[in-house]
Formats: sequence, C-alpha cells, structure tokens
Amino acid sequence: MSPAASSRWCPTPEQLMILEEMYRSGIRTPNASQIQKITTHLSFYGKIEGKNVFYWFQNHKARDRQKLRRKLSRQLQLQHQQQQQQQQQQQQQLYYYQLNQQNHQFQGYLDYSTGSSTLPQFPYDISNSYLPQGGGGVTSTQVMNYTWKEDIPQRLEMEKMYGHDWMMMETGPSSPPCTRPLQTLELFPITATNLKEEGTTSKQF
Amino acid sequence: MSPAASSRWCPTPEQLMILEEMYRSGIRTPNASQIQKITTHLSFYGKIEGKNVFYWFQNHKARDRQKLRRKLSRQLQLQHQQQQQQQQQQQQQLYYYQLNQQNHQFQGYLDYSTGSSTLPQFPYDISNSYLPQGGGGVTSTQVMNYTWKEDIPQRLEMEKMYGHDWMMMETGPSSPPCTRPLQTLELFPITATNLKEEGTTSKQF
DNA sequence: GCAAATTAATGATTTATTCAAG
DNA sequence: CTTGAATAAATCATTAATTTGC
Repeated sequence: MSPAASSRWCPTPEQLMILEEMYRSGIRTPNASQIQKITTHLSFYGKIEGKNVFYWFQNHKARDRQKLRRKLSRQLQLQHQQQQQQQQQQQQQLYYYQLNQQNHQFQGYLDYSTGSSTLPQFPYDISNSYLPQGGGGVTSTQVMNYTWKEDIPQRLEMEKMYGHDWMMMETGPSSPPCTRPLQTLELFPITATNLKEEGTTSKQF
Repeated sequence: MSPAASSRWCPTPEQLMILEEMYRSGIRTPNASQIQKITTHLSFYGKIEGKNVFYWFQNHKARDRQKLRRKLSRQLQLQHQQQQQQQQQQQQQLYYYQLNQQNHQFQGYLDYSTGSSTLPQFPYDISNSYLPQGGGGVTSTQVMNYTWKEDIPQRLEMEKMYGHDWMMMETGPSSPPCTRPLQTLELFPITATNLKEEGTTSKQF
C-alpha cells in the first residue's frame, strides 16, 4: 500500500500558516500570477498545486464572510428584540411624534439624526408625493406608516440586492468614506498588518 | 480638494453590509427610534446621518420590489412562451436550445479545451497588479487566458486533475499524500495536534 | 485506551449573480 | 438584450475531531 494518495490536498501546518498570514495581510483573490508565486513558494513545504491555493482563498474568504454575517445577524436579532421591547414601552411617545410630524413633517425624525443638526433642512419628501412645505394632512397615513406602524417585519420576501463589489478590495483599517482601495498587496514580503474585516454583501439565505 | 466633502453620503463597506444585513433580517421602514439607533451605530464606521439611513431603506425597498417584479415578469413571460411554443410544435427548436444550454456547461469545457479548458472557475487573469486606483481606463481586460490543457473534471472519477497550468510546478517533491513533513520547524512545537487556523501569529517563513 | 459512530472543518465543484462589452 | 468574464453562494465530499460504549 503506497500512501494511498489522498484525494484531496492536505495542507501542511507551514503552508496553512503562510496562507493565513497572507490572508491576514489582505490577500483575498489572488490572480493567476500571484497564485503561481504562492504555489511555488508553498511547494517547498509539501505537495501543492495552484488550484489548491485558489480554492483555499475562495473558501477562506467565503467562510470568513459567513462567520461575520452570522455574528452580525445574531447581533441584530438581539437589537431587534430589544427594540421591540423598547417600542412597546415607548408606544405613547411614538404616537406623539406621529402627531407632531403631521405638522412639522420630518422634524421630529430629523432631529434624531446623529446629533449633527447642523444640516439645514434637506428635502424630505416621504414617498415622493409629499411636498415639504405642504404640510397638508393628506399624508397622515404615510407618516403613520413611517412612524410606527409596520415595524417588526417578518422575513418573508426574497430580497437580494447586491451592493457593489467592494469586496475585491482589501480595506484598510479605517476605510475612508467613499473610496475603494483595491490595493493588491505585495506577495512575499509579508508585512503583516492587520486589517479590518472585509465588508461583504449579504445575500439571500 | 482635500476631503472635498462629497455632496452626498457614500456608505462605507461596513455600513452597507450592516444595512443590508438589517434589511435582510426584515427591517423595511424603520421608525424614528430605529433610525436613530441605526445611525448611531453606523456612525462608528463613517460619517452618516439619519436621513441617509432613512433614504437608504426607502430606496432599497423600492429597488428590491422593482427587481422582483421584473424577474417575475420575465419568468412568467418565459413560461408563457414555452407553453405556447410547445403547443405550436416548435418543440424541436426549444428542445435544442435547452439542450444546448445544458451542454454549454459541460461541453464548454471540452470545446474550449483546445488546449485550454475552462474549469468551473479560476481566475484567468494574469494581471500582475492592478492599477490601484487607476480610476480611468479600467483594466481593459487584462485577461490572458490561462491555458491549462486538462480534461473535464468529471466528478467522482477524475480525482487527479492534472496540471492545470497554474504552473506546471509539479515541484517534483515526492511528498507523501497527506503527511506533514514538518521539517525544521523553528518556532512552533507542532505536535500531533496540528494547530489550526487561528493561532499562529508572528510568522516569517 | 481504542475504534466505531458521530460531528465539525474544510477542500473541491457546481450553480447563480452581477457587471460590462458587444 | 445578449453574452462572457469574474466570483460569490451553495453544495458536495472527504478528512479531522470528538464522542461514546466497551
């Protein structure tokens, strides 16, 4: 019995370490050239092929995202529940806001925004059929909707909507508001620098 | 133009992810209280205001519906067409089409493999490194087909999947299938219990 | 202790989306 | 509108951990 060639690649500890270090350093989807280099390098520690490297990054990235998503999900679930409770307690208050908004439109809600009240008034039209200064009571239902009805929705629909692919990027620790870094880090001189978890899209389940 | 304050909010990846996660978890029209909390939370990842959150949910919900509608529409139309065509004896054509479609995936590999079979997915791009923030002329396809002569990866059978030309780096080393060489490991006392992912800090080949 | 049985991880494939050219 | 490239998500399949009864 020869070693009964295993049907799949089995990374050695060294290989694994290096791959993880690379991942940590920001590499997510290495291109062919990168894969080649990585493979060459890793082959020193044991048998390995390019596809192994490719798959490894694919899987690792995916499962990383998965993990993150689950975490967020749990977090949200908690938050949701808490909010539900709070809302039940705040029902009266919300009702007040609703009334208030009928007259002052979004004011009540606006004031809530991050405290950055510096903003002048922005054109708030709820559901685009609603003029800011109109103030007509016509929209009572909409305001109401917005205010307190229709919360705690169930997860019934199939929603998907990709953001954009800010996923091939390796975000630095503090991603500036509107940039997509997209930097391809160097390969071998791994200058280990931590980086933030990559953002990802969320998709249907 | 330093910060050049963008005239409109531009969500960071993290923000987007969280928002989508919330949406996915069922939130559709958050009320004022919810918006406030969300905004506060998201402001950790970048500048954001309540109205951004509000609009985001509005837009997202709308576009979601839109998309769903379109998809349903298409599907229904297709079904309709298929039914009609079936009834109209144009069966052959359709059948052919469908077969073709299916074969496309299988045969595709074969045919393309006139020296280069396309495996399900591999990055064929061989771009050295991307123009980091090139902005302008976007990577006009630096795809350079990676050619690996290879056979159809038949499930179950083809275990070996020989050299994808990721590199023909057979690397020669005749390392046993799944044993871990473990040669001269400097820092870590890797015992039988192979250390798994996480651990492993400070490495330097 | 130690295997069979069970479960968790993870390598490898396949399927579905998304985006951008044509 | 269609199509192809790229790749994320879902899934399959095998290996490693672990549990369990002896």
